[in-house]
Amino acid sequence: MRYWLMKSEPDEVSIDDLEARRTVPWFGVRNYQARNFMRDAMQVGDLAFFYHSGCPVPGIAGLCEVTAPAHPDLTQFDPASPYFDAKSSPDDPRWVCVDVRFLRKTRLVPLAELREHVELAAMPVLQRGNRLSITPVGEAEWRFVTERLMRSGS
DNA sequence: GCCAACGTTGGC
DNA sequence: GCCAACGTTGGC
Repeated sequence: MRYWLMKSEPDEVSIDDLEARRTVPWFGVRNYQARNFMRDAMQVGDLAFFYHSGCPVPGIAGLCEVTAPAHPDLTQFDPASPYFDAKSSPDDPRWVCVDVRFLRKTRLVPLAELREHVELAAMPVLQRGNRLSITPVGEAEWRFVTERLMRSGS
């Protein structure tokens, strides 16, 4: 069982959207490293921080769980989708996604707050220049955030 | 809107 | 294989 941090722009899929839909395919990843995490390392039952990016206060907004292993991301075949990839074919899909299930909302734990804790300093999401939309989280980091930072949260 | 950082593309 | 140009991400 592993832990992850998964970025989503709330304008596209927010934690409230995930709560309403219960389970969503993690479509739209177009970075090989992030894809490889989903394809090669993620397993059903893994837990993830649902992170809001590209918004006024970026940070962790909730928790979710991987419920389906990597499968082709159908948006790559849809010419109307912003994630369309003309170089990918159904015979040999380039992009995959896992499914994630809503677990719970938490209080928003801002990126700036995560940076305040030396216990979290090694998290990839905090590293300079990090842009990966999916990054691993260590068990100690997971426990620190869920047990120390979210305890009084909603 | 700016810009640092990084990934991808494509000419050579 | 190199690397310049370009595009994207995403915090601020």
